[in-house]
Amino acid sequence: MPNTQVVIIPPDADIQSIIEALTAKGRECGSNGPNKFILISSGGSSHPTGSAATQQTLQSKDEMSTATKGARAPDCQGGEKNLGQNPDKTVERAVLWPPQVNSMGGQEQEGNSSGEATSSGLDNSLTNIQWLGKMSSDGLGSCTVKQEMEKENQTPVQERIKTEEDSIPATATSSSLWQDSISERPPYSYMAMIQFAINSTEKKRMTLKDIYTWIEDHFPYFRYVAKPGWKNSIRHNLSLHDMFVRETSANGKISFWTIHPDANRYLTLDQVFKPLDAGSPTSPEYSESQQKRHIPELQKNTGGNSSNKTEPQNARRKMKPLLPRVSSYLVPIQFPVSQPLILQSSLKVPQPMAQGASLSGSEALRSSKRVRIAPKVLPSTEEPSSFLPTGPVKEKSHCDERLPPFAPSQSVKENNSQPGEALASFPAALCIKEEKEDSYPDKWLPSLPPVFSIKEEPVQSDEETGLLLPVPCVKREKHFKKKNCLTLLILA
Amino acid sequence: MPNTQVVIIPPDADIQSIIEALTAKGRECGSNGPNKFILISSGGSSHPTGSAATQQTLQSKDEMSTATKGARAPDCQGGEKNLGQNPDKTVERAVLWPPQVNSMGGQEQEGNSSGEATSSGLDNSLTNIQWLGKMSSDGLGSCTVKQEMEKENQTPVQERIKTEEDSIPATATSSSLWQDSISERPPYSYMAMIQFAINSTEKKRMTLKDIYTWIEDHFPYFRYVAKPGWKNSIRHNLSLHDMFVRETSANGKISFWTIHPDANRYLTLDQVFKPLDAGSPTSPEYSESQQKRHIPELQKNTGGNSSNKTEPQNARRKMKPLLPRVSSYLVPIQFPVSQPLILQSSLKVPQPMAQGASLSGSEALRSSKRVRIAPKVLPSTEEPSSFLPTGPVKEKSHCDERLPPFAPSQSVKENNSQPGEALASFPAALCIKEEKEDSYPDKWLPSLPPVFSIKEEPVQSDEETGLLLPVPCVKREKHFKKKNCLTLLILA
DNA sequence: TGATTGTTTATAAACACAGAT
DNA sequence: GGATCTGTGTTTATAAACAAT
Ligand SMILES: [Mg+2]
Ligand SMILES: [Mg+2]
Repeated sequence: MPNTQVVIIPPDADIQSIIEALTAKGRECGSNGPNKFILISSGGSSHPTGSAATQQTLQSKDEMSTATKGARAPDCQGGEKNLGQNPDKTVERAVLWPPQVNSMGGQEQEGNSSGEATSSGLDNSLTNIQWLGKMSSDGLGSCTVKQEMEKENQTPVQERIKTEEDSIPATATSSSLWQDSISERPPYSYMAMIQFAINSTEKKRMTLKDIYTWIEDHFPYFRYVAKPGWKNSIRHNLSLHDMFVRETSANGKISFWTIHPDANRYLTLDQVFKPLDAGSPTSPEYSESQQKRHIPELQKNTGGNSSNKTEPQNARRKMKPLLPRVSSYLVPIQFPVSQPLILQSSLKVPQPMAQGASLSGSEALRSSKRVRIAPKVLPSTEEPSSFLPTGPVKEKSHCDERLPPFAPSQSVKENNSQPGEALASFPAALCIKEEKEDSYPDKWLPSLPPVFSIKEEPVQSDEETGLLLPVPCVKREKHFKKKNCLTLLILA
Repeated sequence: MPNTQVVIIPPDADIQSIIEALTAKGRECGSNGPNKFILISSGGSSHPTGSAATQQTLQSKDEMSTATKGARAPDCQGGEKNLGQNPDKTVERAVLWPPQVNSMGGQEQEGNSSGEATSSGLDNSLTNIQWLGKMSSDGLGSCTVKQEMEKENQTPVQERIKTEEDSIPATATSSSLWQDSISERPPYSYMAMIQFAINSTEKKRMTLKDIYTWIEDHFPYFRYVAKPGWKNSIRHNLSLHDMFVRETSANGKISFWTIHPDANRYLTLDQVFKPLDAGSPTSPEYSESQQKRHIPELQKNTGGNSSNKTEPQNARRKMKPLLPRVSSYLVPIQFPVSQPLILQSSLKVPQPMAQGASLSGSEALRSSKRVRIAPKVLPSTEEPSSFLPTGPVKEKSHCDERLPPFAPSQSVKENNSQPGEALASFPAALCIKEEKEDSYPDKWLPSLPPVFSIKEEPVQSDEETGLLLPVPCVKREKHFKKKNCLTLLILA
């Protein structure tokens, strides 16, 4: 179906605004844009109805066969006990209208291929794309949605309509908001999203296919606009990072990806949202220190510096500038599962809080359609340890290296912007430490809280007759590379 | 100087063959090729003479300033004590004519920026580009040499003459041999080359700049034809791999890159050469099992498979197919420094031993000008451990995890080609083990032999008043990710 | 045989940071 | 002394080549 676009809307969406948005989009995209729209009302009962079915009409045969075969096929409750303590099973999987914020309370229940139960605790309450509210509104371009699937890494030079960074600097009309949910790439790294996915399940493990599906469900950008290579990147991240450990069911038939307990902060998508009641001065706007990140093209042409003959200006860059590094909303806070409910996770999401808020207009337009690189270590910091008074300290600091077992710790990328900004938004921010490669705590946060303990081997696995083995044989002595980042310790 | 190419020749090169080669090249490249040649005679005294000076004329101003400032500037013996036990200081730094094999015996003495002494032991005797003899002769394309320097990662879309993989399948004339030394990318990964570089020094440490220089000296491909981004890749590898540890001199002024002792196999360039006297049946040709690696383009168009609509055939790939994985010449054998001279390192190099020897002609042409990806783990296998009878074993194997401290061990990429091939070439190959993530020996090969011990702190450092600190504070308990590879243990 | 999954290498890029200019 | 540039270091993203299943 060429020129067709699927728009998923929440049931309570204002129909008038939808019409207006579609009209505006029509003007914006011109004759090249889609002229047929499939409107899907999200919400409702479990997932394989409506939206899922219609989504498949948009997927290529390639992708469809995959989906039908595995993850997205039938209701997939097969053998699932659903150990979740919350009986309320209001499922809301579909993409919400961007400005909307679902009112929480519902648990998510993915129809995953392996029949694994998703965690129904409080670390899993943020189901949908609320992160969009914090995205910049510079999402011009990117008119339509993925329409053909290439062979994964097959150089999708096709007529992927995603307008490239060629003829973009148009007028950033306000109409682009409605489609941000699919056109806007989420500000999280693959590593972060994988953690979100895995930690959304009860047993903190997930098959590759389910990771794909979870990410597509929560970040429709990947389902609709990203190039198929994003799955390659997922696999690459799983293999590359030590924190992701593959375990195999006893019969060796299913591979689950887990997060090494020493590295797992139990990051979940909703944790990246700061509660508004924290009374922090850090809400929407960003300081100039974060805007100083310069667009490389501008920077290069500034001084007539030497040795840059013939300025290859045709360079088609693909990367967007990084998001502001330490902006607190990018910092998922880990609340140890052992002390839940410290703050109701992600109730009121700070509304617009556009990422490029204080960027100059030209800059915002400039960086429009490159692939954003998610901020550095931010969510996963595989080995935070020890800590240190305040501010970015340069050399190693004489600090004890053993943390109180489950003190909520948070890693923040170090930069020279007000450390107080990030700190102020949390109950009791204690120390920041630049964790270079010093402080080699052999086992950081030695073991995991019994709650949600990952390797509860005695607990008979529901669908697979339990008894998982880490693909090799996890000796549980893994050491994780320390990253250059600040660790923000919240002790209260 | 457009249309100019530097050709470095050994002093004993046959002038007649040079003329013929240049003439043949002229025919091969046509009017697009270089029409001016700078012939540089290599060899001779220490390095900043002749070749180095002329090399600079080829470098851009940008690069020149750098070079002049640091590494390649004056003789740079500043403060160097030259602790090498071998008084013979015959320096041979320049590139040799490809088929030539220097007759060993000379030690290399880099004019490195930090004034570090290069190792003059036997693990450093292979100075130049003897690896070329084992490269495939499919190096068509790549007519000329780097002529302008971009800003490192500045998308060198310039008129870098390196003929791309567009109009290549010409006749693989035999004339390309003469320039292989610079046009042919070495078959080693960046990780391997970095190890070669670092291990070529006496103290097993090297500054970044010296690593650049060492690689350029020994693999002129990087000096002359590689895109400037190769230095980015070097830095990327240094950071990425845990085995590379940065240490800082006491005053904090100089950063040295070292190899973590638990991971260092003391690989050197000459070790990748198998002595011919080992009486192995593995010499030049490869079994068909290694040729089965298919060219992707061919593979894609074979079966009229489904779901591949609109075949984006314009895909400009940049990667060459991998080299044969376990071909023994790619497997640098580590000979523990404590038992040197087990075999005279790299005397007679197996001459042609073209990598693509048994490839069909069309295939060899096809894969001509993409960037070759070096075989997987091969040289560095950051944590080999335990072992196992023979052949590729699937699941974990009950094997003891502690190795005899300095038994020469070698990691080989596991594949299903005759394990005996690689084994036969070594004195007593004992066991092969697929080292998945099992067998987590806390400290594999616990400490290092006193000989060439890296952290001889009491030994007053020559130029820097010694006392190095690993940039953070190395606790020496690093664990290295085990790769999926076979460990070949040579116990004899 | 073909697709999926997993591992590893290569390359580009964004950015932090320190020292030099 | 401050702004700027450059080299170095770290991290993320993407493509690719394979291997194994
Ligand atoms: Mg992993
Ligand atoms: Mg490193």
